[in-house]
Amino acid sequence: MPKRVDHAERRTEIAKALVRVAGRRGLHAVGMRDVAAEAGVSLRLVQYYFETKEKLLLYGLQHLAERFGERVAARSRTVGDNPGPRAMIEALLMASLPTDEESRAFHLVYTSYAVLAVTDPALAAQPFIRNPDAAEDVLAGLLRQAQEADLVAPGVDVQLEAASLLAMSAGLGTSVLVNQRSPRSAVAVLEHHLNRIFQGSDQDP
Amino acid sequence: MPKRVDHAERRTEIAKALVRVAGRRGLHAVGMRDVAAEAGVSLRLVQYYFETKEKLLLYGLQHLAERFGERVAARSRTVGDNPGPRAMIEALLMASLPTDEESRAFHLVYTSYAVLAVTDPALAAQPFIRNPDAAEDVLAGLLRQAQEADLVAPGVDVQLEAASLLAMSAGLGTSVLVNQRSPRSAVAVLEHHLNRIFQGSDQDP
DNA sequence: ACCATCGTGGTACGTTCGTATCACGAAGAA
DNA sequence: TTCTTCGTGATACGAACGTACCACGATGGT
Repeated sequence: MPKRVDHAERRTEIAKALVRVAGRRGLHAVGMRDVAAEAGVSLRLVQYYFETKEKLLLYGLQHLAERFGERVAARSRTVGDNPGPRAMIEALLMASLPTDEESRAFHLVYTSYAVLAVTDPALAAQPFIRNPDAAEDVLAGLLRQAQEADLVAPGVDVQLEAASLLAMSAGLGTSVLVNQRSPRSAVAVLEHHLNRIFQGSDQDP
Repeated sequence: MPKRVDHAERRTEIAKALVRVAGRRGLHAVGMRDVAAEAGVSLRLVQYYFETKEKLLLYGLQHLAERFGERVAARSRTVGDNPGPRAMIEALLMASLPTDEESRAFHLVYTSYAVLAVTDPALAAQPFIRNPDAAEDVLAGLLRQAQEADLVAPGVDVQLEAASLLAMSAGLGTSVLVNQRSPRSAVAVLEHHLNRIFQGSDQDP
């Protein structure tokens, strides 16, 4: 039975198990045995594909970042074929809000990694630090695009507004995560600022 | 030597040690023995004053919230005797940004607690969930006060702007914490939005 | 057909953690 | 004084963790 196995696929499956159990019980409470059980494999196998726990965590973070990218892309595709910049921005921001159970787990694990990264140099060096910067540039690009289409006033500082929206989204996301704020009200706050930036363009039916 | 001892004082000192070491190495890496060593007492004493680790964490969170209140109060007092609402709001927002080493530790530990609270019911029930709500009301009150003094346009939704500023502050704080954004630029973003809300009033020398 | 290697299981080891137990000196109450 | 309670130390215990070790069946190369 034990043929040659695709390592990458196996590693991904285990990483997915890691994210699942971390989303359920918190990353701090996850051990290798838990990951093994969740993935339905033996402890030895987790050791085999990731020699050490640190490597497992690192790979888990990578996997999480990838999944986030896919999530945003999927949400973007939902808004239609030729969405305006605003619809695209909305999709991007809403995708990073912990609305359903999956994205809640997502936010939780991501925040856990962020906390770990403050004290763990190996994690701090990961691209997870570079990704949000890229997101800010993308958002700023969309805003500039909207500006050139006269949807946004020329005086608006797009880079700064992009940073603001992202920071707000992150802050609101955390509030939603700890059940301090409802997803609905978080969306309302973001919509308000989009309305402000896209002055003159109104859209809530 | 062993006279009667003020329990509250002792507990506070131990809680301070907990926060210190958690700020240095991350809350996840803190054990009772570390706290004992940091406080300069024996492990037994930590056990004696807090029977269980959970109680220690709970008390630590309380202590942290209190210190945050004092921190904000102190920062408010700095702005002078009769500060305008804007100066007060600035003090409040800047106080919750991780600028110096102390407030960095502060943010880190606070965020760690937030992550734990998602999966730990005992922590989730703590006032730490209620505090930010109060902060939002205070901020909204200050904005309304400014509105009545004609420093803020009448059309502004103060509650919503308060929520926005707080969310932004939290999000920016995290960015600063993971060295993804400089404190200076975080301050700039906040200042921008204060300038927007306090339209017409300018103040940076 | 043989052998090296791969995938896998089981299990043991050393450490660390939170907690519990035993012991004892000092101080206030009687 | 005598005794009870308080504060403190040292140490032990059981569990859980990450990791290492050993064994073995299956497979592919030669």
